[in-house]
Amino acid sequence: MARKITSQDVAKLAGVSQSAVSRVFTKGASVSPDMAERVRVAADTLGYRPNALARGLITGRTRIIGLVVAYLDNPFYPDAIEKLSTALQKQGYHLLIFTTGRHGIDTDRVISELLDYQVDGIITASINLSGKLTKRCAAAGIPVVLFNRGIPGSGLSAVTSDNLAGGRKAAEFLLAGGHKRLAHISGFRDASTSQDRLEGFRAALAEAGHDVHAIEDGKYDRATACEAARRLMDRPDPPDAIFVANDHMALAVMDVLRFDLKLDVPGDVSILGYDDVPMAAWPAYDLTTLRQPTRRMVQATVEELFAQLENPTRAARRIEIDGPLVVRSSARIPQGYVT
Amino acid sequence: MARKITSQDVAKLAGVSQSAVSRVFTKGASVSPDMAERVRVAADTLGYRPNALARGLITGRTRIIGLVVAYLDNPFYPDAIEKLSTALQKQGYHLLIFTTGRHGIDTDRVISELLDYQVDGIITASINLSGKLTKRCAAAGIPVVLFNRGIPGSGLSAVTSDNLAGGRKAAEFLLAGGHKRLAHISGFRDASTSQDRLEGFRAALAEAGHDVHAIEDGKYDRATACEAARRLMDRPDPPDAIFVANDHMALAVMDVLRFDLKLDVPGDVSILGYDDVPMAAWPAYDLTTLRQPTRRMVQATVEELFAQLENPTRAARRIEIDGPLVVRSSARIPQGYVT
DNA sequence: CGATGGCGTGCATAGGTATGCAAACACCCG
DNA sequence: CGGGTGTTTGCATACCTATGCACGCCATCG
Repeated sequence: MARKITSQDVAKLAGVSQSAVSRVFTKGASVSPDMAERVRVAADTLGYRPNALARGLITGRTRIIGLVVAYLDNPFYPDAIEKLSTALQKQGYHLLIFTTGRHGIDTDRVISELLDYQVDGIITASINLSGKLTKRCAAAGIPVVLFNRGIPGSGLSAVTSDNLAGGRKAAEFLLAGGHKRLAHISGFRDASTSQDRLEGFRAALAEAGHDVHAIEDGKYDRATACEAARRLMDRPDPPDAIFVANDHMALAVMDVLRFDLKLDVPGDVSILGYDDVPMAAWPAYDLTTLRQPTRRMVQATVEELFAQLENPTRAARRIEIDGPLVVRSSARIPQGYVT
Repeated sequence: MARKITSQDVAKLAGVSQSAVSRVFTKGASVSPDMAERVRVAADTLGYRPNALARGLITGRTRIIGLVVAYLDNPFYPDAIEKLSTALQKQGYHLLIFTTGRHGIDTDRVISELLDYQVDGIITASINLSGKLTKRCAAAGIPVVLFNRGIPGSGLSAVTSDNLAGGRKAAEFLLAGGHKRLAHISGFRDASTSQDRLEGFRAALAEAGHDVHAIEDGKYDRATACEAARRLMDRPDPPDAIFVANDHMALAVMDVLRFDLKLDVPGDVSILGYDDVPMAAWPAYDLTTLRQPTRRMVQATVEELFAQLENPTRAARRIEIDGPLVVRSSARIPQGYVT
């Protein structure tokens, strides 16, 4: 294993000073074309590349963004992460990734480790942050953007879809379809996404003089959602439509209804999901769902993060991106319905 | 934004030298209990944590592992990444993640950037590495482990399932089921996983006096696999069984057969997948498939990586982990078949 | 032709930590 | 009481790069 090649080595070979080498690799620095050329040649023959650590130590910018995510079994997240990573790479930034597991017990420890690496910013997905952590990040001047979760009163920027509107659209579509007993399977009780989707759903039902027929806790988990579905259908007055807080659970619910309880979807029960993950479009499910516009959400997240990097005093923003109802065949289509 | 807190600040407050502070946070260093206590207190009141960058600059160890992955739409990878991340975090390592996109054109650039960050090691998933890059990593003394792909002759360690054996098992199971025209939809032509699965399949067929009835290129891509399936069934002599190179494509093929061509699976055609992703177990598909034991593969990958870190001169290993055939209902079950 | 300004370059230092070395100290045994 | 052994501690330096400062050079302008 050869010794590491440093800017000193390049400088010696090119017959210039170390600063010169540094300047050639720092865009915006003043260098004569002549010297730039010589340094480039020397660097190439030695295979030199600037040490990002040393650079980060001095500039205070690592070009690393910390990403904290609880779990990846909901395909919405891998999709978002891939887009996020691509968008950041395009700007010369990279993702240091941390998983907390479903329980998210040690989120604080995880973020501490993230801070150790002097990340320039943090993106969290499906994660609740403690107030203490929030303060630590603020004290360190590190911007935080919450992806697909808001924490009211935290003073943190958050990017979500318009969950309230989504919940409303769900209710309106199901009501228009003539359903009478509209149930809901929620996500995490303490997740803003889940709360807002339910709240919008409830509000629209209330305006039409309805109540939410029944609510079960699905915890954004497949197995839990399956049980929730069974409990709902076990009732003396089972629902004729279920709005499920995300697609990942909705697909599970469809499986239970069809294969376990031998029910017809949407003949016996209509199912509505949330996210529009790729699988929702697969013909085996053909799930009617509310689209979360991943691309635009990712773009907004990145933009917000960079905006905060440039202007640390910038006020936190709550960005809600509206997504359409994607009508497929898992929920009864109202007569005369037009997109 | 408060100035960063350094070991100097802690030293001053505790009335000791900076080296003392460093030693308290470096395990294995000799410190008196008395001093350790005073430093700890001072550090806590100031909220000090060692700067991982500076530490990495000096020790030459960043505790960062670079992960390069092409795409995340195949759910096998998110699953593996989550396990990988958890396993590494347990050892105090973290993942810097890079995506190359399906075309993987600029893999070289991506790995260069990875090296800039002085990562301690690199894991690649579903990626082919150029020989030039391999040499660069070797020269920098950075161990590389290929996950779910081997590159013969590259001198790199690789962890895969036993793809040859898997291919054989697929053939044997389908032959035992009485199938006569056994087709294959492959992954990437230049991916060892795809080649080996086909090779094992072909070999077992040959031993039974059969040929592979037809081969189509699926490129590990859903849309491409759908077209491949249609082409296969368009033939004058369509296959009565298809071994698909991974589950992600196999599910697509099942969708095409059932919903597009109105065929029965396995009544008209048997389908066999590879991976055993979570969705393969969902009742809507209930896919018979060859399991890749993710947990053990991840464990082996991490162990191999650490082994190389400790002993840089260690020879590269090719680790193949055998996985069982998981029999479900997408392929005809041979009479009298017992697990 | 002298003054002014802008550009290109090197020197020296900073950024935060780990560690070899030597000094200080304690302790034990003969 | 002296020498040897072992443990703590501080000093100084190294890791690698970016950048403020000063200097020299050339061009430009009045």
